[in-house]
Amino acid sequence: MSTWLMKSEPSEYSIDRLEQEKCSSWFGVRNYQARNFMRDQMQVGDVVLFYHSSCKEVGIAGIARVASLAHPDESQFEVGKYFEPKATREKPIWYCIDVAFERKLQKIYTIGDIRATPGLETMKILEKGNRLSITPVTETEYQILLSYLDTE
DNA sequence: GCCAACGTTGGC
DNA sequence: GCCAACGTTGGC
Repeated sequence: MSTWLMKSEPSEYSIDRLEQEKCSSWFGVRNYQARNFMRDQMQVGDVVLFYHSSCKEVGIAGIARVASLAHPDESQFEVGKYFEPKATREKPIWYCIDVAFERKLQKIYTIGDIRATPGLETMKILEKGNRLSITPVTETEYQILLSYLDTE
């Protein structure tokens, strides 16, 4: 089982919204590397660290689980923000997975907290210039993070 | 297939 | 709102 960090702007989609909806498709990813993670590697039951970006308190806001294998992202067929003119039903370009709410952190584990946590310096999210919206988290990083969350 | 120009991301 | 860093586009 793997762990992933998935970024979302809370003004677009927040952990609170996922808590309400319980489960949601992670549609709208328009980056090939992130798509490939979803399409080729993500498995049902994988842990998702739900990260809030571009907001007042940037950081890990909660924990979710991958709830489906990749399936075509419906928003690529619909006129609007995520429309992809080159995609067809027969040959979709973009894929997404579903994500199920697990829990909200009592307190956001901020990017500053992550930076200051021994052993988490290696997290992709901290790499300079990293803009990938989905990044793999190692088992070690996940365990270290968990140990800090539980002592909050 | 190179690479400059452009648009976007995202922390600060 | 700034701006560095990155991905994508498109002319050649």
